[in-house]
Amino acid sequence: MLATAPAGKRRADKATRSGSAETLEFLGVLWALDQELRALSKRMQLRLGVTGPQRLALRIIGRSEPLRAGALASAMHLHPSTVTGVVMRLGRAGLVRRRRDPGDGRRVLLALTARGARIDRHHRGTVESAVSRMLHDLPPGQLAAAREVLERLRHSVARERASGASA
Amino acid sequence: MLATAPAGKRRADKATRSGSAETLEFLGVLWALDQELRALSKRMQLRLGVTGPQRLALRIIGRSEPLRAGALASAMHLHPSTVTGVVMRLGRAGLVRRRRDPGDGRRVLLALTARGARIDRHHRGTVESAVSRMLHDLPPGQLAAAREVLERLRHSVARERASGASA
DNA sequence: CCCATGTCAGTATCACTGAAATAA
DNA sequence: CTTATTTCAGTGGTACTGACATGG
Repeated sequence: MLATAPAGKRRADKATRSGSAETLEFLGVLWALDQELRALSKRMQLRLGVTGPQRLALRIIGRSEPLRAGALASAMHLHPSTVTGVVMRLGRAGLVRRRRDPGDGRRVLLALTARGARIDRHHRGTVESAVSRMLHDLPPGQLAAAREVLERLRHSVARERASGASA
Repeated sequence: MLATAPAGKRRADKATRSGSAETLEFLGVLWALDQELRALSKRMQLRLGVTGPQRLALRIIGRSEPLRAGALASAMHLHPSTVTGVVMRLGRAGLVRRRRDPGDGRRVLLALTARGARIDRHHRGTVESAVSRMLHDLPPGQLAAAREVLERLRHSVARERASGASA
């Protein structure tokens, strides 16, 4: 596009880089997705008793039980203190059991209770279910592309964040 | 799919529908993206004085000034009471001006102040900038596909939320 | 009186920073 | 004493529900 006269408008150069309508629309969709995720998360809390992040925590714990609190924080890309709160709520709900590591008293080991394991297996009405359905509705061969889009987006946002730190 | 021989495992049938490793990985990336968005939003607040949602509000208001509060809520897919809070913070920061609609006293019209307009134009270090960069780094022709992935995802999450309401 | 628009009060989760407790 | 791990206290933004005030 604009191959013949690429520099037709000087300001188009700048606009294309940061202010195009495409970008703005994409931005809108991105925040809308974010909003939908939160909304579904809230509904999950009403119907399942756990939010989206909470269920993700259950899922990760269930995968490699018992799991250290720090490992969970790292897997969820969260600050340890944030995980403390999430686990506290899950513990209060009787979904996660906490015990100190016998070998290293500083550490805390997390494991699912029976009820926690049940929710781990319960997919109806979850974000995971939505993702699963979306992946199945995707034209064949598009799965890798879909994932790459999300990864690129995440990487780009992460880069923007890091660049701000130094500059 | 899986017609020839890939269906080596029977349990793959159920797993594919709701518990496959692919889905779980995708879910992880999705929440990671969500987390990055929040993190960048927080950094924006430190460097620009506005969060991600707040800047999106500025952007939308700047697009069609003056804008009713309800229209902003609708454009951002938020509850009116949520917008009240966002606009209150923007107003307190001197970025948005509020006045009652002369023609209809129930309505509130929003407009940018000079400082608000400056932030509207300032893209460095924003989510928009990250999105813009990502779109530009995308292989040509992938833009539409990228957008469709996000739309599909949003639609699927929205559908899951709605289905929960009735069932 | 009824409906629309917006705000306010109350609630909850998420997520951070910084400080403290505990154990290696 | 130093380091690692986790928790606690405090802060702030997002976003809802439900109640309310105000205006058409």
